[in-house]
Amino acid sequence: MAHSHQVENTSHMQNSSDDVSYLIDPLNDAQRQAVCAPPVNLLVLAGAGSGKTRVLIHRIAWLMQVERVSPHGILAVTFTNKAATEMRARLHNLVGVSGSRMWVGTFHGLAHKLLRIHWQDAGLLEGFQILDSDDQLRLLRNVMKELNLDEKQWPPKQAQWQINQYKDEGWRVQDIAVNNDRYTQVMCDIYLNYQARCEKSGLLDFAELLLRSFELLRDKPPILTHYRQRFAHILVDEFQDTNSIQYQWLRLLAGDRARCFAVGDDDQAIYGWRGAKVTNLHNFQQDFQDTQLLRLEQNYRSTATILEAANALIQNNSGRLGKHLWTTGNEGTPIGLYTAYNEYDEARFVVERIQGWAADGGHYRECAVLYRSNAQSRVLESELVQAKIPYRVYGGLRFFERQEIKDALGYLRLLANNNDDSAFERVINTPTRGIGDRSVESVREVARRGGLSLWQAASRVIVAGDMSSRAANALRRFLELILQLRQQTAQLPLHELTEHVLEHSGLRAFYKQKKGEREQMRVENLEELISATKQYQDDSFLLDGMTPLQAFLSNTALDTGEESKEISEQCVQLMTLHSAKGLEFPLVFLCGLEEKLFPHQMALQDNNGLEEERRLCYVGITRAMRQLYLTHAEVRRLHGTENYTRSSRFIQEIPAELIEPIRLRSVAVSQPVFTPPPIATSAPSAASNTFILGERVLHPKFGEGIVLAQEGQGAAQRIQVNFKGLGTKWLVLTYANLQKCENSDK
DNA sequence: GCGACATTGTTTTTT
DNA sequence: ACAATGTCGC
Repeated sequence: MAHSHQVENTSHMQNSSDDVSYLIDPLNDAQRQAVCAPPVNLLVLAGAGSGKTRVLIHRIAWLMQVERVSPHGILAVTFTNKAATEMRARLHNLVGVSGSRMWVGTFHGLAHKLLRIHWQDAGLLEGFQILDSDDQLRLLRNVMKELNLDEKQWPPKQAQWQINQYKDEGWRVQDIAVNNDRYTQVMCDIYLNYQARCEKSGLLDFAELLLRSFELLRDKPPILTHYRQRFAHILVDEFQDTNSIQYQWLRLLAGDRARCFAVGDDDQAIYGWRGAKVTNLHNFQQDFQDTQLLRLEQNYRSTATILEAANALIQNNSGRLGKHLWTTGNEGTPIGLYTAYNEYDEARFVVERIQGWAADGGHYRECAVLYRSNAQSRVLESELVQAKIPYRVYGGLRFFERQEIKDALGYLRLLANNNDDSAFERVINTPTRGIGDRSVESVREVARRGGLSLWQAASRVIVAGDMSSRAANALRRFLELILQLRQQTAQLPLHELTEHVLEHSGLRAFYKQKKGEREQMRVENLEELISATKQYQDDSFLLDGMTPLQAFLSNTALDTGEESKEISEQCVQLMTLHSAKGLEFPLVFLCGLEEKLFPHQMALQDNNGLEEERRLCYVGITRAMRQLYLTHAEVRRLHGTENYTRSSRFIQEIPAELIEPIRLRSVAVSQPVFTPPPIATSAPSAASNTFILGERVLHPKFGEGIVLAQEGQGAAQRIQVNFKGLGTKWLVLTYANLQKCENSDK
């Protein structure tokens, strides 16, 4: 995390509690103002590297030690488990164990906690479980199939996005204005049916956790009153990332009694695309009475050069609360700008500089290579491999999202709750046991008609006997297997239970018998799952009468499990700009600074998108402590075709005097043999019919669009255009009657 | 139920 | 280009 290098001063821990110098001495003026502020609502605009987490921690300690607030009365909210864990750990370091009664967690984790405690008031089943987005999509697919919706016309992914969007806004079906709009009608229909399925099976998706706990507080005044009286202080990290429902939840919980301490940075708001509302931060001062606004602008991370670049860049955005990062540190070295011929050349440059860094005594782990999209890691990786430099790519499949792990969890979930349809579907024929689609489909049909869970429907189908005896037998054996597993494991501790289930469900054998490295890996992961359950033996941290199994399942859904991974070893760190937020590295490369890649094509349509890209760039720049390199390639292969690129506008937005262009090495690297885009020679009309990729065009019917690709020659020449609001279409050029757009960006 | 071929759509990610 | 689905035949 950002400040893990700053070791909290714990030497004063044993001091009499009225000596709080250890709390305030390590702080600068602005930080101290925030930490020691009287109990009012406070919005702390914390720039990158300004000690935001430290302020948050010290504020909590201050509240406890000076304001004499009981930990019981404090609620601290973060977005990620990583941040919550770090906060707990640092708090522990600073003030000892007294934080155990404090509520510290993610929005989802805290909402979950509320719902476990008040499951009856929230109208939930006692053993409810959490659906991850994979499960959610699966369930939605089924619901949509029942509604006879064509997957082509109504992509389940989109329905998932839309329903989550509704929930993130705090809307139930009755809150949605349908207005005779077919799309909205269908979405509401799906929402309604999907929700009914979830209720019946005792399943909550992520957005539902937030919405449900919001509704719980809203609709049960005694409960709301209780928590309002309890939580006198609410502290929120990364406030710019809150979405509507999270904000509503906070406001409801705070009422007008609690004091809210919000820390955030509107310049680092990079999650607008998933529903985060920077306006929450902008409106904070109006919505929370007498808010005091503080700025943390002194930066302890980067050189003055890097900060100046960041400041200059972000000034191109509008509607900022405004902030100017500064440092008392060195000017540092200029920002290196390398113009590569292509992406391989770019990667070679990065590798070369990393080798140089290592040769000067630097560590690989101090180097980070950041990029806009995951696809870019490929080339970088191959060059790193060639250079025999160890690296680690962040992001990618998380432990609990792996197929084999989800299979195993499916069995465990079914043991915990027969009516968990999502789990039932997952494991009914994994490993294959002769229950094919036809059988499952008829079970679904019975479930749907009778308003039953799949488990109940399956039992009924077997009894009814209107299924081939072979299929019915297989089905019965499956139900018996689950019942048997439950019986056999009832008294076992969780890790033995898991072991037993893996063995007797046949899941382990299923993966073991397959040959291949992937399958080998899967078996190992299954073993790792068992060891992950081991810490659930003691019931010390079990919540409100949950069984260890239930607790474990909830936890796996809410915690990605990737955090435990040993931190970074001796590896170069490869990651997207998004995953780099909150981290820092002595040496940083920002790669692929090209128009349409960064800023990304998809974000170029509107100004909001562009400003978010700029903030992303700002985040990238401010990750660097000592040395920053920007790179871009003149030619880049993207989606299979080579493209001539234009350098990113963000490069131009950084003052030239901070940048040192790096000359092409004199060594004969495959020098650009500039081959101009081929001009079609066959058709005489080709010249006027040639469109440049990325060019704006006008179609008489479809309106304005952007050229994505071309193929074919002469009469067969086709062109792919992305039309505003209509998506992409292939057009035969001779019929399309396309015009070049007036204010084309070329 | 599984392997071979075709089709498709390609930002970013947490919970 | 490439991976991740979907479809078909056995």
